[in-house]
Amino acid sequence: MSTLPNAPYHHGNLRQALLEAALRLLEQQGEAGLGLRDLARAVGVSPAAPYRHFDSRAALLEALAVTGFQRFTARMQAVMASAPDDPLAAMGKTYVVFALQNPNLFRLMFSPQLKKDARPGLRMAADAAFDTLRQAVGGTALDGRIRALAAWAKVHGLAVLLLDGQIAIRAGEDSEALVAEIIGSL
Amino acid sequence: MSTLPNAPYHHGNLRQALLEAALRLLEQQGEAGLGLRDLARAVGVSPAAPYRHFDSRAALLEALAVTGFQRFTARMQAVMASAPDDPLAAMGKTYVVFALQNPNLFRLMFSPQLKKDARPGLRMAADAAFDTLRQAVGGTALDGRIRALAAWAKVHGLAVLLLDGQIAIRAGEDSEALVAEIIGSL
DNA sequence: GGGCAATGTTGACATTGTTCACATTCTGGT
DNA sequence: ACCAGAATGTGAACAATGTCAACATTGCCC
Repeated sequence: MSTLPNAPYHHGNLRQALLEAALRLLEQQGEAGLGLRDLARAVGVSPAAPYRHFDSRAALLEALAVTGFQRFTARMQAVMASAPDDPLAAMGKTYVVFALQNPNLFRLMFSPQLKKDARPGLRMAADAAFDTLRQAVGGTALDGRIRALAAWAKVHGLAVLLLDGQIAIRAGEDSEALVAEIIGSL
Repeated sequence: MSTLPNAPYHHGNLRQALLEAALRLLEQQGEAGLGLRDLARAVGVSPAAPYRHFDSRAALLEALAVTGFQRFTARMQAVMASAPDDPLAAMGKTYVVFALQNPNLFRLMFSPQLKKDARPGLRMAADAAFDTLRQAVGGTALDGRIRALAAWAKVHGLAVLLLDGQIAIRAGEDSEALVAEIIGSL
C-alpha cells in the first residue's frame, strides 16, 4: 500500500469508511470538491477501489443523500415526540437548524443532479421524511396533504434561502431569533 | 474554420451567441451537460474561443444566472403592475410558473456552486429580485422585511419542491390548481 | 487444503477545463 | 491610406478526473 507500509491488503470494511470520509469531505469542501480520487486517498486506498462498493460517483452521492434523509427523519421524529404540544413549530425550527448545521449534506439531499425518479432508494428515503412531516401536521385526511405540503414548502424555502446567503444576517443580529420570527410569521 | 468553409475568422459577436446557445443547452441538458467544448461546437468556434469572453466556465454560468435574475425581476414587475389589487397572490403564482417554465435556469440561479458572496454582479441581480418582492409585500418598514422574507420563503420552497419532483402530481390531477391551492393556503 | 468469490491494485483511456504560442482581423492615430 | 497594436479566434498541449479492464491478494466454504 502507498500510505502505510504494513497496512493489510483488504481494508476491513471499506464501504463504511468511504461513506464516513465522504461525509467529512462533503461538509468541508462541498459536493464539487468531493472527488473519487481524493476520497480514495483519504481512506488510504487506490483510486479504483471505491468501484467495488459503488457503481459510480453518482451512486456514492446517492448513498450519502440517503443517509442524510435517514438522519433527518430520525431527528424529526425525535423532536415530534419530545414536543407533543406544538409539534409544528418545533419541527420547523429543527428543519432549518438541520439545514444550517449540515449545509452541504442538505444541499446534496435536494440536489437536482440526483434525479430521484431514477433512484428508488433515494425517493423512498425522501418520502419517509415527508411522511413524518405530514404526520405532524395532522388535520383531516382531506386537506392534510395540502397543509403538509404548504408547511413543508414554507420551512424548506426558508432553509434554502438561508443556506444560499440570500437572507442576509445583519450585523449584530441574532440569526436564531430571526429564524424564529420568520417561522412564527408563517 | 471547421464547420462552414466560408465562415469569417471573427464571429461577429461571439459573446451574445455563446450566451444564447448556453441558455438553450442549459434547458435541454441541465447544468452538468453544459460543457464548454459542446458550447463552442454549437456556436461553430474553437474550444478555447469562449475564454476571450469569459474567464472560466463558472463565469459563464454566472452570466447566465444574472440574465435569469433580470428576466425574473422584469416578469415580477410586470405582474405587479398588471394586478394592482392582489399583487401578492399574482406574484406567488408567477414565481412558481417561472421556475416550472425554466427549471434549469431557475436551479442555476440558486445553485450553491455560484457562491454569490464572491460574485458582486450576481448578488446585485438577486437582491434586485428580492427588492421587487419586498415592494409588493408593502407593509410597515418595521416588519416589512420579515414579511417579505416569509413570503419569499413560502413561494421559493414551493417552487423548489415542485422542481425536484418532491411534490408528486397525482394521476389526473390539475397541477395548476394544486399550485393555486397551496399558494392560497400559505 | 483447494478453489472460488470478494476485494484491492496498476495502468490505461477518454473527456474536460484551461493555457500558451501563434494567426487573423479590426481600429484609431498620423 | 497606412501601419501599429489591440481584439479576437485557432491549434496543440497539460493536468485532473471518472471509469474500466487485467491482474494480484485475501478470506471463506466444501
